[in-house]
Amino acid sequence: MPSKKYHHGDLKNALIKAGVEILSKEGIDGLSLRKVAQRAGVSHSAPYSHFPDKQSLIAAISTEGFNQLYAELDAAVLAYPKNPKKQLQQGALAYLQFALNNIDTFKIMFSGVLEKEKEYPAFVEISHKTFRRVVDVVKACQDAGFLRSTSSEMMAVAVWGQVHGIVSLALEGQISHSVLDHHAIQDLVSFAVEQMISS
Amino acid sequence: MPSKKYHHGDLKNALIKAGVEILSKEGIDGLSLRKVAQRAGVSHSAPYSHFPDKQSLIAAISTEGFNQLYAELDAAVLAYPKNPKKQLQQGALAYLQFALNNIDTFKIMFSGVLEKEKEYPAFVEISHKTFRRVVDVVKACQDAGFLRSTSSEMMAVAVWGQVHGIVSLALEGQISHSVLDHHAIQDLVSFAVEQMISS
DNA sequence: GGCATTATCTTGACAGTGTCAAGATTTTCG
DNA sequence: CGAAAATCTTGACACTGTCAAGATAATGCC
Repeated sequence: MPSKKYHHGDLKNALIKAGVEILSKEGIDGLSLRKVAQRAGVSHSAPYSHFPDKQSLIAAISTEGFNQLYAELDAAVLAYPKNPKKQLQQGALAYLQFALNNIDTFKIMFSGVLEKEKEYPAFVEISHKTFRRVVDVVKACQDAGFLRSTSSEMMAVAVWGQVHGIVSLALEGQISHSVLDHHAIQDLVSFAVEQMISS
Repeated sequence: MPSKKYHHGDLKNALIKAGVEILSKEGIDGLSLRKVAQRAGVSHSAPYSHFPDKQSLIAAISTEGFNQLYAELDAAVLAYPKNPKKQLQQGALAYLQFALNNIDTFKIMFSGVLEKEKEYPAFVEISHKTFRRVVDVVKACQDAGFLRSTSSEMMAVAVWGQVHGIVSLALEGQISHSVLDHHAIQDLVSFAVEQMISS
C-alpha cells in the first residue's frame, strides 16, 4: 500500500508525475531534483525521503514509462488475436508511437538506467517482461511461417533491435533529409518490419 | 591550419582529446568543462575561447568520434573490394567493435547532438557521409542479389537501424541474460545481418 | 488516551557545475 | 613598432545534487 495520508499524501508518485511533466515540457536537461520538488510543492530536499538520489527518481520515471510502453504494446498485439503478422506490424508502430508521444521519457528510459546498478528490480522486471512479450509474438510468427524458425530469442533481439534502432536514429535526427523528404518515419519502420517477415 | 603557437599551442584539439580521455575513464557523468580544462592545463573558463558552450565541445568530441567510426567502417568495407556480402557483415561488426571500444563516446554521439541546432555542420557532414557509405554497400548488395532491390535509402536505414538498435540495446544492458548467456553480442549482430541478406 | 518511535518534510550548508564579465597577456599584422 | 585581435586568467553568479540537523506529523504500543 504505497498511499498514506501524512504531510503530502502521496509524494512519491507526485514526484514521478512532476518529473514526467518537466521531462515533456523542458526535456532531459530541464529535469532537476529541485524543480521536481518545487513542482510537487515541497522543499528542495524532500525527495530524499523517497529516493536515495536523482538516479533513483530517474529509474522510477523510466519504470513508469516502461509500464506504459508495455501496456500500449500489449494492447496493439491483443487487437489482432489470431493474426501474428499484424501483431508484429502493429506492435512495431505502437513502439514508434509511444516514442514519438513521450520523446524525452523514451530517451531517459534508454539512457543508462540498467548500466551499473542492480538497484532497480522493478525496472529490470518490466524490461524483461516486455522482451518476453516480443518473444511471444515472434514465436507466433514463426509458428505461422512468417519468420524463420531459428532461436526465438535471437530473433526477438533482432526484431526489437530493428524497431528500436530506427526509432532511436529518428529521435536523434540521424535520419537523413533525403530520406525523410520522401518517407514518414512510420513508413521506415513498416518497411523494415515487412523486410523481416517476408522471408 | 588550426595549429598555432600562442599560449598553449593547440588548445582546441587538446580539449577534445582531454574530453575523450575523461569520457573513457569516468563516463558521461564525469565529463565537465572544468575537468576538461584542468586536464588540459588551463583555467576553468579557457575553453570558452574555443567553444561557445559545453554542448559545442560535446559536438566536437562527437564529430571526432564519427570520423573515427567512418574510418573503421570504411576500412572494414575496403578489405573486401569484390564481396558486398562480406562488406555488410564486416561493416556491421566494425560498427559494433567501435561502440564496444569507445562506449561513452559512442553514447554521446547519439545523445542529442543533432536534435535542435544546425550549429554543427561538421557533425552533420560526417553523419551524412557515413550514411551514404552505408547506402553504397547496400546498393552493391542489391546489385549482387543479396538484398531486395527496393529503395536503397530505405534499405540503408533498415540496415543501419538494425545494427545500431542491437548495439544500443546491448550497451544499455537491455539484452536479457537468458540471451547473453548463450550468445555473444557479435553473434546477435551477425545473426541479424544474416537474416537481412538471406532473402 | 498518552507517549515514544518512526516517517516525512524543512532549513541550511557545501562542493561542484556552466556561464559570463572584466581584465591581463600574447600573437598577429599593417 | 604599435594597434588590433586572439587567447587565457580571475572572479563572480545562479543553479545543481547531496548531506546533516532539526521540526512536524503519523503510527503503534502501553
